[in-house]
Amino acid sequence: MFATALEGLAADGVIAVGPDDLPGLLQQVRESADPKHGDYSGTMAMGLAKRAGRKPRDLAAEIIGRLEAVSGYADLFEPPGDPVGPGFINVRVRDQALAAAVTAAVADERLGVAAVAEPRTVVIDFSSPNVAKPMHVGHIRSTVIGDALARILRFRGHEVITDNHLGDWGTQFGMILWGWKHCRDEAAYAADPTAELGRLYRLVRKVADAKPEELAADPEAAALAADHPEAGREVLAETARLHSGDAENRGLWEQFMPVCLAEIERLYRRLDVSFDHQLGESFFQPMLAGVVEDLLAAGLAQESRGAVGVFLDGEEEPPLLIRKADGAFLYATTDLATIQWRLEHWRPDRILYIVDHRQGRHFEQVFETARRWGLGDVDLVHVGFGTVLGDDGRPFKTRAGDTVGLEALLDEGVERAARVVAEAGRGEMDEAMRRRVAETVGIGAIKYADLSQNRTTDYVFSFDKMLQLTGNTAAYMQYAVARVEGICSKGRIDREAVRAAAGCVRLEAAQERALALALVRFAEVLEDVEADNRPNLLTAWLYDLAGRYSSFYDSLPVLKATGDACSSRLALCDLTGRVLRHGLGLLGIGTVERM
RNA sequence: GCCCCCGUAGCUCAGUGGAUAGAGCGACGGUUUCCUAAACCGUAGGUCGCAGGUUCGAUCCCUGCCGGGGGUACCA
Repeated sequence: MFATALEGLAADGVIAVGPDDLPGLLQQVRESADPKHGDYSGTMAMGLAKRAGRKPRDLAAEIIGRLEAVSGYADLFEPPGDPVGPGFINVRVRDQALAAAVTAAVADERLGVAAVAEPRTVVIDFSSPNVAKPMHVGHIRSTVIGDALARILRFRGHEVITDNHLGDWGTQFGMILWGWKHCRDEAAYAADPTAELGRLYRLVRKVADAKPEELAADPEAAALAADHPEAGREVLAETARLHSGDAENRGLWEQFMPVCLAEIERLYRRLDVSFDHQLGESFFQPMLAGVVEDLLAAGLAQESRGAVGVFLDGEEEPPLLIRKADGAFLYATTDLATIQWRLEHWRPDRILYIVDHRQGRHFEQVFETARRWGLGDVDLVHVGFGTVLGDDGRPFKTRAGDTVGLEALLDEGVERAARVVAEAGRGEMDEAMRRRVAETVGIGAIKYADLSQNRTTDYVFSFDKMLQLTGNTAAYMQYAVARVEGICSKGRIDREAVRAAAGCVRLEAAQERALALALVRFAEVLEDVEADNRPNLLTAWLYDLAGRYSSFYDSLPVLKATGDACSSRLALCDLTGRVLRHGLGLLGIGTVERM
């Protein structure tokens, strides 16, 4: 909030240059790298001096002089000193102003975060697993990032519509259908249908792909492949029969769908992820022929080599194919129909697609086609993310060729957390509490490990790193929250009374001041997250905030402080706990009272 | 071939046109009569792939090169 104020002040006539230059120059207010340089630094004098033909330090001195004279400046900031170095303008927030900001946030249910002035309707398309496949670690990124962005944008005041665009109509069903007809285990299906369908999928995929190294590792698949050399083609035929309305396959699809959905629902519940809609590919199936007809009629699409495609960059560049030579529709066709449907029914200002960056080109083409098609004025954004890699630098797979199941990952995370709970000697916790802590901490660690990465870069998957519970992990923030709760319960503190008395906030120790400076940045961090759709900016700030709290906690007593210091520090604890809890909540990560 | 992304500490990764490039893990050393040690404090460790260019200032922007990954007409 202080950076914004400073920019505002500078805009009020401090910098006398051409108005075109102002926005760029105002960006040049930043947090100081080192506390000894004050809280915020202005770097505009250096760049400006060149153009004005003056010495940077002289110009900086002049800016400082004018800044002080602007009304409102003195309420928020200490008088700036002389320019430093080549012409830095270093500014320090007045302790009183900082304390007042903390006081205001303590009293505010929204913790000092105002809702946006112009709310938008934003559709977020994320997770989108193929329902016939078991979910694996590769699914976690889209699911977790999309969920976090949805929560953050909602909190910022936007109208958010989440939609899980399920893959419920593709080749994977052909595999299950083929498997069902050739090698089903009725007893296993009766006992645990999802497990049996999962087994069929994994088995048939190997048979259909017929990769020698995979078959070598799986005798059952190898035997089937030997008996059915045409399995790959037959799988596609099963898919085609489903699409053409074949009664048997359609019936099986209707039988399998609830089973598949129940499977992924269980994972979503455990991850605490929910959707407003789950309109899968099958939902848009009836519209696809119309999409192709429209695009042909509009002259955007044309036939080529028997297929129909939209040629966006001339005949030489690969087109966006919307109908195959055999008449089947494609991924792109469904995506176009989906955009059309969403615009008509939801009228969004923005649609975010949380999808692996390898599909960047696909989305470029789909978006460009949608624009030329005249679907409407909407921001279509591919929020791409990097691939999860294995130790070998290739997309993640275990040695056997399978990826690690998402459920197994969650189980392992919870189990490791349970072990730490036991080791930590939390003897006073009952069994139910221990389980709840383990679940919250274990799942939180996994989500945080993903969210704290820059989403655009690939990352190497590591069980140990993902399930780590010390250092820069969710547990670190959860632990800080538990410490706040510990203070309040041990001291029998009435939180409401603390908030009512928060006018007494005093920031005397360096640790208190550092904590307060981080606390008042919540709003701008969320703004930055939205601007680039980057949740890792929020994790980085939360980690910084929790770190400042840990230093504060270790060096300054709260309950044993006397008089004003006690109530002031209680207010800081209360706000820190709430901000951390809420911030983690925006990431879809829970907290516990004790751990 | 063309297009996109990446190359930062032993490992995994942040980061930014600005003042001594950061964190975690790992290593080494310290902290518990005191509100939770899942913590805190400290030490060691870097020619930010290489070479040019733009700039008052480049790890960041531009060009070239080297290395890795991905995409590239009928999968999603």
